[in-house]
Amino acid sequence: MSTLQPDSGVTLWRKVADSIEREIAQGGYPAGEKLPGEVELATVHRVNRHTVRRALAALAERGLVRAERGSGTYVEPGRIAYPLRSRTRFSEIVGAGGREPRGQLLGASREDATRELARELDLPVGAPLIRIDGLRLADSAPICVGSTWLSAERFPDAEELYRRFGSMTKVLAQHGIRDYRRASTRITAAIADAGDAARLDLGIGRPVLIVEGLDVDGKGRPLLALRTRFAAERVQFVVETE
Amino acid sequence: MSTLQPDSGVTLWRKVADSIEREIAQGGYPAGEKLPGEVELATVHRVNRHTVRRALAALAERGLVRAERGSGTYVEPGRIAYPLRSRTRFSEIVGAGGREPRGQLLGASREDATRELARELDLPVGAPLIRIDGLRLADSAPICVGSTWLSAERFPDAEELYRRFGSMTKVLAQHGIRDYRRASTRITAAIADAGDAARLDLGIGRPVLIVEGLDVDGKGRPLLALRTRFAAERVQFVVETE
DNA sequence: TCAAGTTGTCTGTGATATTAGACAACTTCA
DNA sequence: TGAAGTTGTCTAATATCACAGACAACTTGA
Repeated sequence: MSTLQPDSGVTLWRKVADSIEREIAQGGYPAGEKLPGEVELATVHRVNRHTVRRALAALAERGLVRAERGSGTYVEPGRIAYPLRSRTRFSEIVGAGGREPRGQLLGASREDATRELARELDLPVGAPLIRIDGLRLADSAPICVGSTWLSAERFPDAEELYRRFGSMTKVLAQHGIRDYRRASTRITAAIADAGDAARLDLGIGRPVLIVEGLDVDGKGRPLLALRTRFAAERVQFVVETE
Repeated sequence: MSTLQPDSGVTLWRKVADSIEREIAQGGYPAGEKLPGEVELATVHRVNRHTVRRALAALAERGLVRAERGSGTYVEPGRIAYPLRSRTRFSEIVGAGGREPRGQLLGASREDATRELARELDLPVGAPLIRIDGLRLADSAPICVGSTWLSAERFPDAEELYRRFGSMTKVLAQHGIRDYRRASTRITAAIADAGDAARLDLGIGRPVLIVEGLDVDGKGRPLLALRTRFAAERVQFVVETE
């Protein structure tokens, strides 16, 4: 008889990875927490340190943990579930996850409408626009960086208002626009370039989600055009199909 | 960068085994059906024949399939879920699974009560007993073989009645006992000996489940003592704890 | 009886998994 | 600044996985 112990058919490192993932999921190591060192994990799981490293590499690949040389391996916060509905605001989404939403103005400038922006905003090509660049964070983790364009003629004080209130919703409210919604959202992905990497605190080569959105008022007239780049490892878009 | 393709950590043969098991579970191959040959399975799964063999060996180890040299590999019928309650009858259990329950009388004899049987049946040591040996099948698959002892003084015509009706329930009914139940069930396991192997159509060395049971009447008085050996690969006891 | 088709077993080869040890590179903290 | 602790990288040896080919042993059906 062959009598071979019927191996589970799962490699050892995978078992270790699953075990660690289970511990994280059960709250054994909260987000941001440092995992035990590789040597300790190896002894605990009765396995070679290299096998632990393979397991951690797999978890890191999926964004569950992050290794910091010389310091330790840390549990990453779970990805923010980012529902793509017509009326969800960044602050609501992040707040719903029990995290503190923050915004940071990176800069503002005046630009003339390119053909594409003009088409989106239903303005003539070359129309004056205000461009506002901002960074958004959940607690201290950068989530996305992006630009918003709006008509300089209709909202001449947009930059000043945004600096004052730190919220595009309030900028529009100052102009009597109480309701606006997302009309269209297009999503693609790319690899973080040096700029993304710096502002989103990402490694170069990590994926970013690119969102092109258009917000409109209650009557469907275009208000804002957006180009936003999300750190893919910190966010997960949820599309609700009906 | 290491850039190692993040392997799933599951061996190829295990993936193939899971795939075949899924097909069986989804009814692609009904019980008793012959699977495609190893060569065909290998080409279908784009894998070496030896890898398929490893997968089939794992499934055979779990009793899902059975390989017959020179002929093919066949899907084993799923194990009968055999609930251990106080009032379940073999025929009901098998019938509930959509299979045809059958019984076969192997023999009957008179014995004197051993100390153990006497204690169970609440009779004096050496009291005359009738022993009935029977084989039970689901469709044509032997499920269990066992002996039943009952008092020869109380049920002198038990053998004749059992031959006539083929059912212990009806033997008791002829004596006015309309209700009886299982008072205790003890379970252990052993390896099939030559006798088991022959009568249960098992390979020698395969496991058998050994059940020692005592049936009592409505007032708790012992009626039957049973020793039954089940083909473990065809049955699965279900104990309902409350 | 024979041929075709099947599973069982053997040998061999290359890739991967796992272990082991050593050292480099880096962070943290006293 | 230095020591301790951490992750990153390298070499090496062994075991298992997966592939490949050949043949034996057996069943089935003409």
